[in-house]
This record gives sequence, structure tokens and C-alpha cells, in this order.
Amino acid sequence: MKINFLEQYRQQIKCLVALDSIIFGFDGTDLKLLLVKRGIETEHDTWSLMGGWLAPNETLEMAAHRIVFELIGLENVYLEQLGAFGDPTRDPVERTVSVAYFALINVPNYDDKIDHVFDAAWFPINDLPELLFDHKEMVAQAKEKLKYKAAFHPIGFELLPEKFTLPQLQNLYEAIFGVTIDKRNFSRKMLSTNLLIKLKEKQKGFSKKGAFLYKLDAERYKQDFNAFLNFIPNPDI
Amino acid sequence: MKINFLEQYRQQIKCLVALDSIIFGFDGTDLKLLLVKRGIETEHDTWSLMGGWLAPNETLEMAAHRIVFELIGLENVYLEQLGAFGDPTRDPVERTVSVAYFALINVPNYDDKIDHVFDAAWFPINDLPELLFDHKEMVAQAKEKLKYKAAFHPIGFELLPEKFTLPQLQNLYEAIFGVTIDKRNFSRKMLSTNLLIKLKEKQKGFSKKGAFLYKLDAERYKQDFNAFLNFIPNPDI
DNA sequence: CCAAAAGTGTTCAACATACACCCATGA
DNA sequence: TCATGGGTGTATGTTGAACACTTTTGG
Repeated sequence: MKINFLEQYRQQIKCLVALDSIIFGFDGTDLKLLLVKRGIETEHDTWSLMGGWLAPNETLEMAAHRIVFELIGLENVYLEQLGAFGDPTRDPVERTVSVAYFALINVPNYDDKIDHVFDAAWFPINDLPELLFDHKEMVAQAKEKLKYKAAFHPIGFELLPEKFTLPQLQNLYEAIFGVTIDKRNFSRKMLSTNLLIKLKEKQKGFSKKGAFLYKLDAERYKQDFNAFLNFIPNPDI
Repeated sequence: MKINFLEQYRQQIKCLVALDSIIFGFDGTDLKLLLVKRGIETEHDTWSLMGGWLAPNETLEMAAHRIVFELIGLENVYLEQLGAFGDPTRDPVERTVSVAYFALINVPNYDDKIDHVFDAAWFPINDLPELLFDHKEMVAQAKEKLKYKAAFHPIGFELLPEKFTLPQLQNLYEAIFGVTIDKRNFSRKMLSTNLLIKLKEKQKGFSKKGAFLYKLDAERYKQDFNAFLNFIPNPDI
């Protein structure tokens, strides 16, 4: 039973290891997904997640960060692993195991950068084009995971600019969970977490009255990784 | 920017792809983990998760099932992906990306099979030996994920025999979440799900009075993948 | 008869939900 | 002045949490 252990390693197949990132963005109203046009001949009209290859001496997470940076110039985005996708038929060119990550960014904050990237565009989360390989399945899983996490953790704030209004925050949660929420109940519940600091300024230009801006209480945000909301309607993962 | 796409594939490094399974078991009282002694010379005294290599033409999940079957003879276990672990230093022999799965089984149901497997043993979940590579981290993440899932889904039942008592079920939840639960509140909440069918038999031999046995309502169990319990005390994942 | 585990109800507090009107402003 | 979106309070039902005694029976 016990064979030479180097032999055991030598006999095994090796796979290409790819990284694909599902990048969620929020523009204050709608939840969106950032896609790129695949730069290879056979699939040059197909939209795709941000993908690239694992390099020697980097961790999976480092690779995911590097690829997002190389493709669209974004650094320090919130990235979290979704899982590995390894169906032998998923990439017709060669057997590839892809590790998917999802990222959360605020659209207006980065718009100038992304605008200059050729063949990258935001799509409404519920109206996506055809996607490469098994990327559709990856997106579906990422949406579910986002729901789950957002129900218990304040990760939703990663999607917002530094200063935001309560109606924006409510739009975000409604987009994530695909529900409508009573604004009175929403504001009471949200403010009761004490994670928000009300500013003196108002957002101008969108509504006539203007809405008060809030920012995160950075201290509490770091410590309070407890269950804090309960908007999750039907956690099916 | 657009280079030949086959060239793009050819330039990349390839990695070994391993699968490691975290196998949780429950014996009616304690939550346990199934480990094997690593069968290679350099590490022959180190305990390890159930691991093996990805074969050509199988999916990741098929491979994980095959490996669990080959090592301990178990089929049709509940398996769910935990994620990929790819630190370049995690396996000192050669660069390996490992995809971890966790499994839930009922200990007494399979004890006869596992007893005959050389170098496999159950360990209490809170008293584990040193583990190979990054397996300790994998176990830690699996415990967190188990908490999360068990809070919303009836997956806990995978760990129980077909017939079980309410005190057993309560022990299980207490072991998963590391808390104590009031038995009156527990039984009321659990029975209110209508997922349990009370049998006429009692469990004999453990307590003097004997406890009524229950079984799952298979119909409802399949449909009712909704939030159904709320024992989750502090979901930190 | 006694030790050990099983079983069972009530009260109180906290939270979720439902619901409607006035305010501020730009056009 | 009016249309649009922002902001606020209350009442009701549900749910979670805390809490102690009786029952059964093997040893």
C-alpha cells in the first residue's frame, strides 16, 4: 500500500489554474456586474469575468488581486473566495481548474479608471449577456453568497461611497435581496446598529429635498462583525 | 495586447490538484472528525484529512467522492465544497492546489466499515492532533461553515441515524455551535418546524426513563430548505 | 428509594411588521 | 404650486429567552 511518496506525486495529472473574479458594483440605484470582452480569437465577442492565470509563488488571493489590477487598474478591492470550479469540460481548450473570487466595489469611485479600460463594461445584475464557459454559474453562486453574507455582515458598505444616504443604502439592500423594504422600518433598524454616523451635509442634485449623508463608524464597523440585520428573506444556498 | 490564445495557455504553470475532505461525525453525544495516518515516509506519524489527487475526466466533486470511497469505503456521503487552498508553500514537495470538501456522516451507521480501515480514527472536534500541511486551517473553516449552514438548513440531520431522540439532536446542535440550549425552548422550536415525526418507540439503554425516537419527515425535509431555526449565536465567517 | 435523564408551560421583553402623513425644494 | 423624493411614530402580533418541577425506571 505504501509506495514511494515522490512516485505518488509524479504519477498525477497537472492542471492549469485560473482565477475569475465576479465584480459587483453599486451606483446608488442598481446592482451591477463588471465584465470584459474576452481577448482571444475564438471567443472575441463573448463577455467574460475578470480572469487570468495563477503565477508561481503567489497565493490564490494574491493572484486574484493582481489580475483585477492588471485588467482594470483597481487595487485593494474587497475580495472573497467563492470556490473552485473544475468540471473537466468547462474549458474546451485545456483542462483548467478555476478558483472564483467575488469583489465588491463602488461604481462612481472607480468610474474614471474603468472608463478607460477597453472592452470592460457594467451590466445590470439581472440582465447579463451570454458569458464564457461556466461563468454564468459562477455569477449565480456569487449572488447567493452575497445575499448570505450581507444578511449578517456589514459588507454591503464596501459597495457604497464613503458618504452615502439612507435611501441609497436601502436601494442596495433591496437590489441584493430582490425585495422591497418599508423605509421607516429600514431606517429604524439600520440606525439602531449604531454603525452609521449622520453628517451635517445633504446630498444635492438627485432629489429636490436632498437626503442626509451618513458615513460608517469605522471603529464599530471593525469590531461589530456580529449578526446585525435580518433582511434575508430566503437563504437558499 | 491580443496574443495568440493557444500561446497564452502554453505559457502558464500547471499545478497538482488535490482534494481533501473534512469528515464530521456525530455519535449521539459528541461531534468528531475522521482522520487518517498519512501513508508517506516523511510524514508517516502525522494525521491528515482524507486526501487524494484529481484524475482526468472527473469533476472535483466526483474526485472527492471517489477518494472518500477508496480510503474508507463510504459511498453517498453528503459532500459540500469548502473552497480552494493554494498557498505556494502549503505542500513542501510540490506546488499543489487543494480543493477541500466537508462531509457529514453518522458515526454508528458506518462504524463497522471504518473500524476495519487501518490508520483511520475519530477525534473529538475540540481535541485534534497535529495535522498535515494546512489541514488545521481547513478544519477551522469547515467548522465555521457547518455552523452557518446548520443555522438555516436541516443539514444537521445528515449527522444523525434514521431514528434519533430530541436530546441527541440537542446535543448535536450544542456541539456544532458550542453553546448550551434550554431543552424546553429547544424542543418547542424544533417541533414547530414540523420536520420531525414522533415514533411510538423509545430509545432504551442510555437513560433509565428512555427517550422517544423521532424520524425526519422526508417530504418536508426536501421542500423546506428555508430558514427554520435560529440557534446561530455569532456567525463569524 | 434514589440517582439520572426525560418531559412539559408560562411569563416577559424584544423585535418585526404594517401602516400614513408632513416636509423641503427645484422646476 | 405642484411633483418628487425625504423623513418620521405608533400599535399589534410574533418570537425568543428565562425559568422549575414532575415523571420514569434501572440499579
